[in-house]
Amino acid sequence: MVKLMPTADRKEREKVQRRNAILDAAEKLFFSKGYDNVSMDEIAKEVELAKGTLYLYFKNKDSLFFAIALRRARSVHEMMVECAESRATGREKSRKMGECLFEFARQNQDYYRMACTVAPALLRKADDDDAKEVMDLMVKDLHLHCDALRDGMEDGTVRRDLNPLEMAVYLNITSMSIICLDPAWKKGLQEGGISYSRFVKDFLLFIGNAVDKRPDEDEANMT
Amino acid sequence: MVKLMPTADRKEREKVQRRNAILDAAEKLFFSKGYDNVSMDEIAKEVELAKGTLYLYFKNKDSLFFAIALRRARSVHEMMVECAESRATGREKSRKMGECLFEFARQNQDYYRMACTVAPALLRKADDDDAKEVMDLMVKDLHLHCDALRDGMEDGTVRRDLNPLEMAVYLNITSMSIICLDPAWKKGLQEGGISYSRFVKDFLLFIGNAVDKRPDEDEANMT
Amino acid sequence: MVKLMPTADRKEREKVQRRNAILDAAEKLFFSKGYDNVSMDEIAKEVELAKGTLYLYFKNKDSLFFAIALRRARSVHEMMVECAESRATGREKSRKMGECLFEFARQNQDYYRMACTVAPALLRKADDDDAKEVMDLMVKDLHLHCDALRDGMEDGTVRRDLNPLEMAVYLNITSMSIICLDPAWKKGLQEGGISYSRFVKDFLLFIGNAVDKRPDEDEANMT
Amino acid sequence: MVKLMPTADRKEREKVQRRNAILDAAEKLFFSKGYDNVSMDEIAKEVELAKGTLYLYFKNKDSLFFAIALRRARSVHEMMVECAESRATGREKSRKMGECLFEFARQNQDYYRMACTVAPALLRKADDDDAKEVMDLMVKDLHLHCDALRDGMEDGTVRRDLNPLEMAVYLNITSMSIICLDPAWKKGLQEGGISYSRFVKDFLLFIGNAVDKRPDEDEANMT
DNA sequence: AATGAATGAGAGTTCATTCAT
DNA sequence: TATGAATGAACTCTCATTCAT
Repeated sequence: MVKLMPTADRKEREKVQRRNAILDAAEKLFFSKGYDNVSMDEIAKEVELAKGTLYLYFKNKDSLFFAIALRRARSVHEMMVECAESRATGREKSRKMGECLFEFARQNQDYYRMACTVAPALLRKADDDDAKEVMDLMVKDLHLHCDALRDGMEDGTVRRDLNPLEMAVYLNITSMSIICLDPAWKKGLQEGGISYSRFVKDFLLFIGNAVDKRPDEDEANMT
Repeated sequence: MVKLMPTADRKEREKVQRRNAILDAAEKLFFSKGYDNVSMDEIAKEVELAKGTLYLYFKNKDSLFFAIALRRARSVHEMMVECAESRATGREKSRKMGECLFEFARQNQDYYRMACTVAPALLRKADDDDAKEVMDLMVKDLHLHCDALRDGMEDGTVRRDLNPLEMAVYLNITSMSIICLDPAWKKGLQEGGISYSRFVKDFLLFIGNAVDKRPDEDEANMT
Repeated sequence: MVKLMPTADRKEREKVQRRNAILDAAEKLFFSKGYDNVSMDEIAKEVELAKGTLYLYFKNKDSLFFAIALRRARSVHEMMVECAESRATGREKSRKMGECLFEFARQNQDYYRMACTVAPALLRKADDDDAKEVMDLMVKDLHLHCDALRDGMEDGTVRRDLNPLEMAVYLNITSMSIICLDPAWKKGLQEGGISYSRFVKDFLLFIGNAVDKRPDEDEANMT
Repeated sequence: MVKLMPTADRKEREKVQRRNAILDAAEKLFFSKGYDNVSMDEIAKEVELAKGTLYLYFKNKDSLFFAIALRRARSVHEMMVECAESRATGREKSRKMGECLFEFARQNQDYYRMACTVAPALLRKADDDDAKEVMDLMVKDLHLHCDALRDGMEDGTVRRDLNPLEMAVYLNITSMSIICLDPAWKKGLQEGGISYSRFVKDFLLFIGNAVDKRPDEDEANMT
């Protein structure tokens, strides 16, 4: 016999599929309408399951949210690990990480828009295992980025006057802020005739200068 | 008689005071619990007024929020105007603006935390005069910053390879992102032994490089 | 001195005028929107008085309604008395009463529409002097009509096989029912190409037959 | 197995029963206190269900009302169809319709009292399927009555000087008006020693004359 | 006499969660 | 496992009425 308990296996697989279907539906709705404006009823209708069924898979609405966040965080983490393992200068690794993160955020804009707005409020009260894991993964990602920058400082491709951990945070948060662009700024750009895609592209140029080692840099100022 | 209708004056003053008391109470609660998690009942209890009274001063919960936002936006705008009118190089004016904005945000952290998360959702549906004024003020602030950067480009204190409007947006949003720091990053910094205040101070160093004109800058690349 | 206390007089006059202004405003609003859908606030705004002032003139919203009803009932009563005092056959007097009532209702359609719908509900709980007087006047009107019909029976112009009091009620209520025409019937008539004014005119023809003494009437059947 | 899915059947039945229980409770309360004076809370208490449960069966308070009206309108319509299909002269069919309608209204007095007062106001704003069906049924009933009268005109049992559609409306509304008898008239009758049941019986005598073809009728006046 | 700010009970409605089937 | 009817607390908002000025 190749498989032990094939029936149990199939059931297990189905369960995972169902769980993912719920996450997909919830994601879609949360993204487009915002966490507070989506009801469990709507999610149930979207997955074509009964409302009660959702509670077999998730303790409550909050933990459904964290499960979504966890799925995303894992994807990001995989990418970050890949960047970290590439053979390149520290600066290159950091740049790749920034671009990855940024690209991912761009392709998951709705998610980030929601995550930025809901996560902090929920995390405050969160006593949820998934929530904790999300945080752990993010902290790990941060350290990967930090390590890359430290490498860059050593190989001379990254400025040395700032603490690499701080820089990692700066880079992460500024990348993110492009995504959740305030409507007011959006309007301002529009009136100035600047498209969002150009705005995004130029951002890498802008922020790049904040990381690069400058030829004239005073090496005495290191932290 | 020195004053005409001193009674009416006093009443008017009291009304304004009451209105502000409501705004204060609502602010405090919104900040600590998030817009959606605060009920009008709670706000009423906090100001020690009846719930119905709130509706004498504000059409509904949304417009109460916008009134809070407007109060803040006006403060910021005053500061921005002051920075814009100062005699200094463009780079200096921009730096001042960043610092002002930043300092204000630091002193109003809770507000920004909430504003970042709620405002976009509300503004989407907003048909509110205050909401419009908030947006207008922000757009005006953006242009002030943009003008400062343009000045800097002319006087040689600001890099010329980026559009000043874009740069103004970059600076505004990255400054803000420091405030609404994701709990995960906060944790990462803490574990790395970096205090928030140091993190904040160093940020100006970090972002500064993204603005300064570099000695080696290729002047041909202008936008 | 011709007048005693002329100032008091003027004040009294003003008070009555103010009271009537309130009644006018309330009437207008009640008519167009229905009793329950009009707030004291709206009425106050309409008369350009403060809300509290209304309570100086009327104990509460209910009694404001009854005061309106009383004003109307008095007008009707005057007309009824006039009809009763005219020199004519009983049939003629009854017809005049019907026409008066009807014409009045037509000119005060909105009032009747509302009166029909609200009065019963309010009267049920009413412990109001005005409400009582309204009822008394209506009962008096009923007796005037009844007397006219009795005259008609004696002078041979009205059928004798029905109790005059009953007939008086029949005539009063059927006249009224034309006014508060159910939307469904209105639609039916419209689809049949019959205008409301024609419908109204023909009604007198219709109901007339129910009152007239018929040439073949069996006189033995009297009540 | 005789039935497919007997459980589903039973559930379906129970759902219908519950729905009807809600309608019964709401009817009872609306009738005795008037639509605007009954809260959803009270209705819930009356059926011994939670308030929220009502909203599983009815979209909102208005549509609960219309569902009540529809139930009634369907009963009436069935009776009207039966009358229309009976073999009899036009006059007889019309009389039967009047009596049926009247008897029904008598047995459902409270309903009619409420329907008369609330329906018009609600129907004005109604965007409700049930509301539409109620109206349609009433219009159908009207045409049945109209057809009966037209038959009567042809077979010589109904006066010919009035349009049959108008007459149908007259008969419907005057029948109804007996039901929603104004408290004032009730009092008047009572004081005159006339019982309500006698009043009702005599009404058919009264209104009959308005329909019958009279021996002396001028046939030239037809519409 | 007139004001209008303040009240607070109560309205209709929504929704996360539970539980019998 | 899956259901979906039922719950009931919580929500935003309204409004007749009161009362200090």
